[in-house]
Amino acid sequence: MKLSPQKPTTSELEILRVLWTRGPSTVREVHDSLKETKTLGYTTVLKLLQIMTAKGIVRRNETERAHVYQAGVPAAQTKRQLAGDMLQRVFEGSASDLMMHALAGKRTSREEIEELRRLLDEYERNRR
Amino acid sequence: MKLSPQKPTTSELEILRVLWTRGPSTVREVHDSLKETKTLGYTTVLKLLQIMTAKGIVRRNETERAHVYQAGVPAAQTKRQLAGDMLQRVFEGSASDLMMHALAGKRTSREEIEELRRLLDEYERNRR
DNA sequence: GTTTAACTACGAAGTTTTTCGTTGACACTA
DNA sequence: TAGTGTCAACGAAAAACTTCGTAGTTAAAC
Repeated sequence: MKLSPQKPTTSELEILRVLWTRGPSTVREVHDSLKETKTLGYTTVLKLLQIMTAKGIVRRNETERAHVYQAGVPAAQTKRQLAGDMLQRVFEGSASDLMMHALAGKRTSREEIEELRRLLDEYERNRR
Repeated sequence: MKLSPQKPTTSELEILRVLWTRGPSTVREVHDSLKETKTLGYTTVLKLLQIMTAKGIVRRNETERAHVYQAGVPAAQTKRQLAGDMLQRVFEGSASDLMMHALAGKRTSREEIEELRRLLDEYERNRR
């Protein structure tokens, strides 16, 4: 039986996001990418990736001198986990409650609302 | 200028949830309530409430021997904050992405979907 | 061939969060 | 009034997370 994957921490998530969008990357690449938005030492990123490797949430290819890391969990799975976790912990499982508060915090375009409607239609179609 | 309220930690949130549903409560009451779902020492709960008081996220009435605590932040505000934060951090601001992954994790009743639709209608009405 | 640059590994310090034991005050009760 | 139970305060340990410096290796450049 496989353990349910643990939630990534905040900084681990930041790194995962880079790996998800960039694909397999070296420490340097991840670091450069993160540098856009925040200041973080190179070895800090390295250490994080090492920890994440130990935890199994990223995989490492060591054939090159600069090791190449890639996400070991699909983005969708992690997102599902995080959203589901918050759904339970904060909104007692009520999706409408979640959506209400998520929308309350930002202005949402007509297009986004349409998209949400489409999502519901589709979800309902597949549900039965 | 008022500081933006900081995010409650995981355990602080658990306590807030008790206070939101029970209303003003003593440490004992909060502890009993939490005991339903998890094991946590009495003094642990006390300490947490003291810390939260210091942070200003709960308020304390000391007139009785057993101090009475109440949430210092409205549930809606905290929920908005948490949902908004995750929306940005995990879903790059896409509400439909958030909703999709939240729904993916659980079976959702027809009623809930209807409720979600109502919510969208209402949101759109108020938006313009 | 020596210097310089790019890397990994490792340890450890710093921070934040969680948890609880101990102490002393107070109040109820036998 | 001695004993028992409830309570807040406090300190501090434990755990989880974040950050980085240093050392040592390999490769490239001079």
